[in-house]
Amino acid sequence: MLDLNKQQSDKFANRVVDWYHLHGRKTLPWQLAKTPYKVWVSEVMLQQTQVVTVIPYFEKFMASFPDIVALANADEDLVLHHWTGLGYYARARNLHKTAKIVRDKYQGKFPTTLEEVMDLPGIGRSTAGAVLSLSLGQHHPILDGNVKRVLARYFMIEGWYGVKKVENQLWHLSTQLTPKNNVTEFNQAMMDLGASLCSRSRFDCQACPLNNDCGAFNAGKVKEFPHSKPKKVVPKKSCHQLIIQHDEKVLMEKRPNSGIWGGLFGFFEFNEYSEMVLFLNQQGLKTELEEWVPFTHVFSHFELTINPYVLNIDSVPDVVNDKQLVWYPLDQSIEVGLAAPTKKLVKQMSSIG
DNA sequence: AATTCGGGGGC
DNA sequence: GCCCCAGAATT
Repeated sequence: MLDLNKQQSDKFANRVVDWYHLHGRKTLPWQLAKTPYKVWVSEVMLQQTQVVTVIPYFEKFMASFPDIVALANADEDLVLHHWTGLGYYARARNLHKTAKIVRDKYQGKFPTTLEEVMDLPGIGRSTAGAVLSLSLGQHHPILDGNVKRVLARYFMIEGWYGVKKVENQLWHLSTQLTPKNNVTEFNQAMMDLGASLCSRSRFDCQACPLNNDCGAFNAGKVKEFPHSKPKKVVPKKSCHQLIIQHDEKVLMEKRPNSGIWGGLFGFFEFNEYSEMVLFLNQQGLKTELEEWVPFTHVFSHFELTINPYVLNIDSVPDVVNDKQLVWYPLDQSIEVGLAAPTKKLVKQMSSIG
């Protein structure tokens, strides 16, 4: 483990904090009238999602759920509705779970110790540290993608940080570098540095306050750090989705919490065509389907080809199903969560009329 | 330690 | 196309 002396870490922190006052971000929606609630929601939205994407979602979320008790009292489907298109839907379900815990166990007040915060669903060490340092100025290190990249370059850390040993090394460095004073500014600055001057491909080392002592810069190897994730072949999968339409509405069922698109509403989905036909027979529905052009939806870890089929029916069927069902109107959105491809199909259905 | 969770944006 | 992004939970 690389140990730093106080002089080294002080110099690092001072340069970063000075830079923050000149160039850091100070007016993002969650930085104005800061509260642990706002910072927490923003941090969760920002897990694996970039700032520009998050901003409109954050604004709408705050308008609907102004405080944590309002969030706790909301219906889960409404919370997922606000997450539609953001991805990683377990984040929304955990957000709702945590809100209920804070309402019931902490009298609606967001807890203020690292242990309590880390114990909440959907909050790990980095997010807990970020919430408490950014909103309350508590002294905790953080280690998100930005901080990892800045440190990996500055100290020329070998190996991919998905490996535990490498991640531990980065935590050790972040812990030593995080100053006693100005923690809020320091942590925000590290993320801002990583998102701007020290981004993955568009870095600007000339403008960087750390370029003097940055290992990768001095070695002319900025592009090589951090080491990238080892490549893997992405598996290809396919499914068949059945769109049952009646009177400008389409039938959807709530998906299980485990697996892809957990808790969202979607069309009936089958692995095989034959399973879909079997289902139609069991439900006493006709099997003359309109076959739509298949399309592929790409995830980070696999590719899914969706084969859509449309069944128009004259009267409402008595579908036997142990899941929660909803008739989704084509001309308006209702308060449930939809995956991106589901939303796309709804749009196509309504445009055809 | 490895895998599973989305979707969008940069290039 | 490829790679990554204010990570955490599960296996």
